[in-house]
This record gives sequence, C-alpha cells and structure tokens, in this order.
Amino acid sequence: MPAMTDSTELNLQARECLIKHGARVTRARCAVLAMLLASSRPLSHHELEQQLADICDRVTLYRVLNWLVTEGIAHRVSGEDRVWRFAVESRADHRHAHFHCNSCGEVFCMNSRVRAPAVPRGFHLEGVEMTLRGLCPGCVQ
Amino acid sequence: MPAMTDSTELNLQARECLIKHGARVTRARCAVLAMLLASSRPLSHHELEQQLADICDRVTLYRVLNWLVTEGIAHRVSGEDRVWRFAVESRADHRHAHFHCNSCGEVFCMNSRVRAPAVPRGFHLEGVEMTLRGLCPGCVQ
DNA sequence: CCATACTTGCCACACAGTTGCATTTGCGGC
DNA sequence: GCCGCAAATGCAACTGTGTGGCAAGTATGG
Repeated sequence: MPAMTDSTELNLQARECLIKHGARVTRARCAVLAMLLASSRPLSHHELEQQLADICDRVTLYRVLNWLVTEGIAHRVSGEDRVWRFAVESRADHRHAHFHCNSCGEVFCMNSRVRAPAVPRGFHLEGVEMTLRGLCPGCVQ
Repeated sequence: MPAMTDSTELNLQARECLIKHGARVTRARCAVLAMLLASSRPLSHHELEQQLADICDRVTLYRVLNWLVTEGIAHRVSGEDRVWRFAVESRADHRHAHFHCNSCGEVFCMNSRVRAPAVPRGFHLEGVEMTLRGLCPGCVQ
C-alpha cells in the first residue's frame, strides 16, 4: 500500500475537492491544494512559490490561495512576520492555536482548542486567534 | 488641576522615561512616546505619522519605534492587516489579549490575562499572544 | 469540436518597512 | 557658553508582500 503522502493520491484528493466545490479543475489549483494537503503545517506564499515555480506564476498563486480561502477550503494565518500562511481547513477545528517558532520562523498548528475570554461591555466578539511563540522541536535540538 | 492627558505633562513623563533609560532626549522620541502615552490603544505607524508629520519623517519614526521596542519601553502588536501597532509597555501586563475590530480595523488592549495552553512534547513555549476579532463599541452602534 | 466564461500570465502598481550615507544635533567635558 | 564626537535624523533608493488591469489561454457544457 502506497504512503498517504503519495503525490498522485493527493492530486486525486485535490481534484475531488475542487469538483465537490463546483469549481474548474486547473493545474494551478490542483498543485496548490495537493501541496497544502501534503503539509502538516501552514505554508507561506514563498514556500509554495518555490515548489510551484514551473506550475504557475506568483500572481496566480495569490489568486488561487485567496480563492481557496473564500471557498472555505483553506484558512489563513497571519504571522508576526507580516506573512500569510495557508492550511487546509478540514485538517482541524478552525479555532486552534498556532505555534510560531522564534528561530526558524515556521508556524505549526496546535491541537488545543482556544476558548474565548469575556470581553468588556460594548464589544461584539466574533472570533479568536491565539499565537504561541517559542522554539519548535527542530530548533530546540 | 490640569487633565492627566495634558500634552506638557505627557512630554515631561516621556522625557523622564528617556533619561531613565540613559537615552538621548530628542524631539522625535519625546513626541512619539508622548503620543503613545496619550493613547489608550496601540497605534499604527500610519496613525503616528499623520500626527507627527512636521516633527520627524517616516524613517525616523520607524527607527524610534523599533528602538522603543528593543529598550522594552513599548511593545508591538501584529494585526491581521499585516500592520504593526505600538503601545507603551507599562500600561498593562504584557500577556493580555488584543481586540481587532473587523469594521474600522482598530486594535484595543483587553484587560483579561491570557493563559498559556499546554504544548506538544518537543516545543519550548516562550510567549502567548491572543487576538480577538469582532466589532468595537463604536462600530456596533 | 465549438463557444463561452472562467483562469492565467505578464505588466505595472501600492503599501509597509529597511538600508546606506551625508548632515545635524544632544550631551559630556572644558 | 563653546567644542567635539557619537548618536540621531533626513533623504533617496531599495526590498518584500500583495493587488489591479488586461490580453491570451483553457476547462467545461452543449
């Protein structure tokens, strides 16, 4: 049995997801979605661009990513470094914390659910986002 | 008795703070620090620039702000809009949540303390940041 | 296979923040 | 009060991240 991370397998999964959303199946969308599905952590535009340089150009990548977010297929994490990172939505509950490594700069999804605190009178709370900072396993050594 | 927010009062407070840190007292630093002291919420570079246009230029403002952060006088909040906002450190415990208004885009400091959740084995946690999103009192109407 | 509407590629642009370097200025010592 | 020097500033040009316009290409229903 082939590994779950087999690229053909992921491409099929990506195609299926696109069709389910009634969207056109294009090379760029398949490649981006497959790459997100293959990753265990949110990927930055830059990381995706490196890998997909010969599949599509910079601007298309931005458009595909924004499209995935508006369709609810992926979600966006805004890091301290003013860079957006993207991860597939289904992987976990949207309301989870993100861990930002102070050394390598990477971002990881945490499993722990984030509970919203009380807000002062007058504020209308709609969502919560929690960012943890420190060192990732790779940088702790 | 004059109001606490009197600009001369704040300028003196700013000067005192700078001297305490063994730093040179310059027009730019006084003005920036006084403006941060006068504000109840974190201010963006843009907001500061508008007010201080005739005091110092854009680049100096960036340098002063970064200096305030490295000296531990101010701290930096990175919003969803990829803009850094600055607030004086002493105003509250560093570990508090920030409220980001989805309508006007402003950021407010919350009083509630943020408690760090458990992290998976291998991760070394150093800090926590929590961003709440929704509507601020002014935008709720 | 065709028509058409959706995608893509390329260009230039907008915005946030940084770097290099010459000029100015705060501050300690006289 | 004046001097000298290191620190701070102003200006111009640059980097990095993301967007908008428009013509060319392509996935999909018929």
